[in-house]
Amino acid sequence: MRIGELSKATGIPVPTIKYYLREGLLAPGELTSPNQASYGEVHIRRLRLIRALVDLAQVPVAQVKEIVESLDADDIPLHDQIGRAHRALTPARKPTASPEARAAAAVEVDALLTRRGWTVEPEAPALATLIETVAALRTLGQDNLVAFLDAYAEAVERFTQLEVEAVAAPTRDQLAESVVIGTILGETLITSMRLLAQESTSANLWR
Amino acid sequence: MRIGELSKATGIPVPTIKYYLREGLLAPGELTSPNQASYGEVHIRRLRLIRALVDLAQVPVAQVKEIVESLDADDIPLHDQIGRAHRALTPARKPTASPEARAAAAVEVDALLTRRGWTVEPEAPALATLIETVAALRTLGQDNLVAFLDAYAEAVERFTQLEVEAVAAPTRDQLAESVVIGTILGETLITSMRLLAQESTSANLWR
DNA sequence: CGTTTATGGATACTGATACTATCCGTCGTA
DNA sequence: TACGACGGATAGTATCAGTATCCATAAACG
Repeated sequence: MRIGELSKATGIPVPTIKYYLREGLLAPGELTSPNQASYGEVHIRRLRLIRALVDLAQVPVAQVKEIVESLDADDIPLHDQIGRAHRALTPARKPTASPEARAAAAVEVDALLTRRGWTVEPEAPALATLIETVAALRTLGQDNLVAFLDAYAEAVERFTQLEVEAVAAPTRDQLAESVVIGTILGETLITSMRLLAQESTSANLWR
Repeated sequence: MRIGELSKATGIPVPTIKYYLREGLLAPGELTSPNQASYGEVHIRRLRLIRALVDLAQVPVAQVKEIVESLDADDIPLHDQIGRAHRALTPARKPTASPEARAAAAVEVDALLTRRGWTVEPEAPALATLIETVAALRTLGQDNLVAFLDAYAEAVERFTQLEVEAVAAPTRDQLAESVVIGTILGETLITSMRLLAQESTSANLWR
């Protein structure tokens, strides 16, 4: 398959495919001559993944690169592969909260993790985001929401349990891909469902 | 309070505040003379909200504008206010799936909504995203995840229920603000918690 | 009372991101 | 053997989220 056919097969313009190649999101095709390469099913598959992440899940291209790199690094433990993908998914956010608010939130979050028995490394980027969010909620006067942290955590555990049950991939490669897709598209799924459920509830309560 | 003090009170640089004023995210201060304005508590509060949405929840500035506009439009029903905010939160996504895949997913999602008894308008942007996501999951070969749609929906209902319980605001204005903050920061909360729960689970299973 | 600093308002510039477009020399096919 | 497609490189574009600069005026300080 040449690049034109790859483009037709995926609906992605040739210049965009070239861009993904340049950025290292897509492995180069096998060169059959100095200026002729051939692409296969793998490339179609990968492009579909890229598009889902970029268009649907709005993951920045640089992050998609890290994610596919972690997928291709099948020589490291699965847990580390997932860790790499997780790191790519949590953007570095400018600190919003005051140091005091953050410190208080950190204590609170720490207690939550202990209660739930979640063992995470202290440098996990998602941890910083959670702390920052709790601090922001308090600063914005939404203490009532913070009071439900444990209930939130319980519902979140349900998702994670579902996703573990859902991954039933035959090979190690496919397992990793399954987990990563589940993590990312699962979030889009949850977000859109949540909006719909809210709309329905809001219609019942306030209209 | 003048703009310099506002800047000091919030930690936001003066040029950035001016930018938010230009973009209409922040109401202008009361003019005491042709080139002197005074700002109050409302402005501090609003800036904190803007920063939480922009920095923490990564909502684009244009969308934040629509959200604060919907908050200020307290002359329309609460349900419509929330609808406006919801619309601002669902970015227009380029269609990813093939027409056939989308049509199949649409049927599936429709059945789900009926089963759950969710009543949403057919033009809800989140609906399109959900359909697109289901189609993408199928195209990417993640049918096993799609099989858990109902379980996902159930867990999502749990969140919505929590959030309804959590909003206990005295006034109509504060109710709207509470719902909007809950919707947006609640998502950041869920996302970061989910990542942490996954990391913990992944450590237990695969390390 | 004069000088320095801050302010509101307008306009211009910047850096990052995600593509698009163009060019060039080569290659495969008709 | 002509002609469009290709690989590879470089340059250009649009959008976004601020920053920076300028101006005339107002406030604060000595």
